Amino acid sequence: MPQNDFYERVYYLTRQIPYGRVTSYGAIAKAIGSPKSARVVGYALNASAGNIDIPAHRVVNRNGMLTGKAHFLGSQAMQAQIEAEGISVKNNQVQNLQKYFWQPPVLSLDN
DNA sequence: AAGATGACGAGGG
DNA sequence: TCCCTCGCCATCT
Repeated sequence: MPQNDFYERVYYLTRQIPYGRVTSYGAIAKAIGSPKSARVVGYALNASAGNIDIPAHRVVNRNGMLTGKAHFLGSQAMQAQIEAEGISVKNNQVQNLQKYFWQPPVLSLDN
């Protein structure tokens, strides 16, 4: 099991994203105490691909682009899921991002 | 053990 | 505004 504390934190926060909202890799990285590890957040989510308990489709990059869509089972799965939650996606990008953006809570160090 | 990778993000030209 | 480069850091090879 490669999951260490870092992965668990990423998964925990990702599960907290409300239905119909999205957040970014960087926001999650910052919330878990490693603001420079946005790339690793993506890496962790990649390792969670196929896990229906983790709404990874609600995590996009800072511009609202669906950079992770290629890692889902279907080539349009990510966009379909987001649109199904009431968010419009145009040209691989979430529209009106700031309206749907969800700011994750900062995790205590001993969580 | 050492170098390469990447679902990012910020800055420079 | 678009494009490229660089820094980042847990993992992977």
